[in-house]
Amino acid sequence: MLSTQMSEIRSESPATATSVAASSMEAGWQRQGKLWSNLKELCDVLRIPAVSSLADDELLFQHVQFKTGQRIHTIGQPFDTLYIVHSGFLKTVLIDEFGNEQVLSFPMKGDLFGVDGIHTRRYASEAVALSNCDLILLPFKKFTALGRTHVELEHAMYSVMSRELVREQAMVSMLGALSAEARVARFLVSLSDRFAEMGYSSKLFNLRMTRHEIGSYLGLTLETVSRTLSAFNEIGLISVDQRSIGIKDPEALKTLRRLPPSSSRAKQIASKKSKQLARKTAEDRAALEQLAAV
Amino acid sequence: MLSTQMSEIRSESPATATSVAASSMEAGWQRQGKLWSNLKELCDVLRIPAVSSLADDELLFQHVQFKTGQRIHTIGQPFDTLYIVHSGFLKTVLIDEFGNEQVLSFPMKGDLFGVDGIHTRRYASEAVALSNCDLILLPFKKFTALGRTHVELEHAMYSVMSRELVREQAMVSMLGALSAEARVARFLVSLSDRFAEMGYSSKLFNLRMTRHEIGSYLGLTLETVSRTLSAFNEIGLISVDQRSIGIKDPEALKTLRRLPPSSSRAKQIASKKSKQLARKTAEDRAALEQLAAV
DNA sequence: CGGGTCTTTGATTAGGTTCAATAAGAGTGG
DNA sequence: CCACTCTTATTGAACCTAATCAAAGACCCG
Repeated sequence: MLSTQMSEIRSESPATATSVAASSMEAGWQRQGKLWSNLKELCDVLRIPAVSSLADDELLFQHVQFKTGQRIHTIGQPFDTLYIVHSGFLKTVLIDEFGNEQVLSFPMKGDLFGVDGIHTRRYASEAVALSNCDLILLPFKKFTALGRTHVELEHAMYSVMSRELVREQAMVSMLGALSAEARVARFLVSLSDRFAEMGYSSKLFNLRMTRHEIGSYLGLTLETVSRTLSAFNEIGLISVDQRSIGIKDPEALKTLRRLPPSSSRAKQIASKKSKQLARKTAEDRAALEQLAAV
Repeated sequence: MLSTQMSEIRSESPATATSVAASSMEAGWQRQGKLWSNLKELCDVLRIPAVSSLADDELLFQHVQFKTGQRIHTIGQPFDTLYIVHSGFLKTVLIDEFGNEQVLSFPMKGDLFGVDGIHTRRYASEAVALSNCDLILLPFKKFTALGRTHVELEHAMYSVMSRELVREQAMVSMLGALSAEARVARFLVSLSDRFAEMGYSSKLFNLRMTRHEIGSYLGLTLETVSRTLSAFNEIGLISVDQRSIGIKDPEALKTLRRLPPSSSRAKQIASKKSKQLARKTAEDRAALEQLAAV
């Protein structure tokens, strides 16, 4: 029962795929073909420094295609591989005890997911394709073995995991402190940035997810998301038509915050410069913030 | 300026500490002594299977003590070491552009922190001692080197990082979907569980953090936290007196949820059992949830 | 004992949810 | 190809949770 769907899906890239040699051409992506990537391509996709490997083409990583709506892995399913998005859009979700979905992320090109399975050896979340996707499989065993022979790769993977953690932290921070408008604004900006990175237009793009999914991701209801988008539209910050978004005033979106749950905290901290446990807090921070890539 | 505080602090455990041999007795913790742990002790603290090492006592990990209120690392400071809590309580925080603190976690015995520094090579958060603390230093270089020689350790560390990620996910989920009461209830339960793990009473304990810090952590104001605790007190779920908390009805706390932002979503999904993209969702899930450690 | 911090409690407000109804697409089948 | 249905999106109105503002009491440390 559990593996039913997976085997169905995997059957799209049957064992015979092994015979398909990976042409080492850049981005050698075939429409519906089973494809393999070498280590360099893997690093490229992950946006990490390429690993200088001797036998590049001996190490090949299998690709798998998923169609819109298909599930890549489900909660509780035994973990054995990490996934890297080569193309397409997905969502990862948590399901609570009442069947409510909580969207955790929208993985897209260059993102790694499945990491949450390492700890318990079962995936802690569920991943679903929001569009047709091409994913690179990275069997965990293979990966750890690789780390031992390719030191830079090992470090790079730690780095990617760390990046995920930082992203989650930013998410927590956003949910904990920002107003609905600020959340939606930031969401749009981050999407815009991602699209730019991927070589698409940062000014005009289509949302791959529903208002409901956005709302879940941002800790809002779909109505609030819709209303907020409409409001941004009226003010002229963006143009909205269903899934199509046009970014009109990126700067305004970036700086939009509206004194939310925290205007008081700021004052408290400001007036706290007096002697206190961590008394050098303020001064140090001033110096640090210039160095820090916040 | 930047390293000023660190060097002050580090000076508490000077180079001469090297001469202090780590007695391999369990929990060989001295009040104010500089201490070293071997690999086995490290694994014990982290709650991961002990690594069968040949030369256990050659690899020693330095401890450092921090006093209440001291900062372990700050945002933007160059990253080079991970920290493991041997004893004591801390908080990690993000500081936004207005100086507002956002509490991310309350590390305590067995927790690892500093991981967010790997990616950018600078700490992305700030860690502050909420009580006197004894921390084990785990220089990142040393750690990665170790991973190559001790395979189980490597896996264990991936596991710990994965655990952190899962924790953050749970946090996001909580912030995104639960009511104030449910958040506070869960917070108390998780604290209670942690205290139990550490061998303290799960029924009666002292909070190490202020209402303000709890509120920041849970995405609430300090007033709401205070009111909610008072309410729980009135209902008889807990007893509260300032920092002292008595857990009276753990079960009620665990199951407390009060139909929050999501009572509608549940219905939507329930009635969605019809044919849909991921159509086997519901049935599979039922089977999965028995297996899954949700 | 006094200044500061932390906590509690009350009154009021506002942002966001909930409920509800309509409209706009997208996919399906006659 | 169009009607029919299902999903998704928009918008309005009422309600409610939690934030905000305010003030007083408790605790801690010097």
